[in-house]
Amino acid sequence: MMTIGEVAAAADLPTKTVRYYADIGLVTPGGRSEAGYRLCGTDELARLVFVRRARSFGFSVDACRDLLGLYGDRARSSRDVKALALERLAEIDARMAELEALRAELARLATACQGDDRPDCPILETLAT
Amino acid sequence: MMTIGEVAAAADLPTKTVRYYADIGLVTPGGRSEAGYRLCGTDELARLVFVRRARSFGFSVDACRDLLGLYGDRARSSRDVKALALERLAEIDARMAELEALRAELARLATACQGDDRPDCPILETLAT
DNA sequence: CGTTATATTCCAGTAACTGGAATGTTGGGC
DNA sequence: GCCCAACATTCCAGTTACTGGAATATAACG
Repeated sequence: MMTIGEVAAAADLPTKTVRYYADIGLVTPGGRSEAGYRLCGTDELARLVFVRRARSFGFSVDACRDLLGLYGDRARSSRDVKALALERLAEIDARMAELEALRAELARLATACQGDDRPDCPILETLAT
Repeated sequence: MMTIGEVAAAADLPTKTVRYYADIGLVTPGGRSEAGYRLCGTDELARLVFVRRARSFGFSVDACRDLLGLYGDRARSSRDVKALALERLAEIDARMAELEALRAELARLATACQGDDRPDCPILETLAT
């Protein structure tokens, strides 16, 4: 059994974050010590690492909840996992397309702007019109 | 002079948002009617439209504040405007690079996953390891 | 035994709104 | 002149995923 600090270090997460994950029920520490300290086992650690990885892929905490459910479900079908991954992929693609369009337009404006001492500026003109 | 609802419609922004922008001092409605209604003029409208456009480029509200300052400054230099635009461009590039890396890895995993009835799933395996 | 490190809970703040409640005002029709 | 709908006001809460800090209790080390 580890204290919250130990399991946090092992999972490479801030202690605060682990406590937060426990608060919202994403992970459920086994129990408490006499003094009320949360006690975590290796399964908690595994779940925390899992969540950290999933978060790094941009999955929302809610999606992580779903993924954790599948992770712990021996009867899961990989179809369900893949569906979540494809959903996330679609989000990424949508966001990238948005950013790409933005980037192109902003780059065009920035190029058109002299960037000197004078006040004339196509960027401001575009925003104002 | 327009009421907040009128100026919001003209600027194509939700009334709530205009009120919010006024609250945080991004725009400053001219005055109040006897009954306490905010009254906005065409300059307020112009600034609201300006902010909506800037926000659509992904500029933060704080950046919008800066841009509005430059917008209203006859002695501005386009250099300062361009600097803000380039800053935003760098943010976009950084975010896109992040998403691109994420996307590649996630696509790889999704492709490797059969997506059938069986529980075996390289996505979960990767997240767990 | 004292000091330090770590644990606890609770409150507040972040970004940029958005929804809703309780209440006051305005404009038009009758 | 009255009524009602549409609009205005303020204030509070919720969103996402934490993070910082305060006040306090416990553990570990020398």
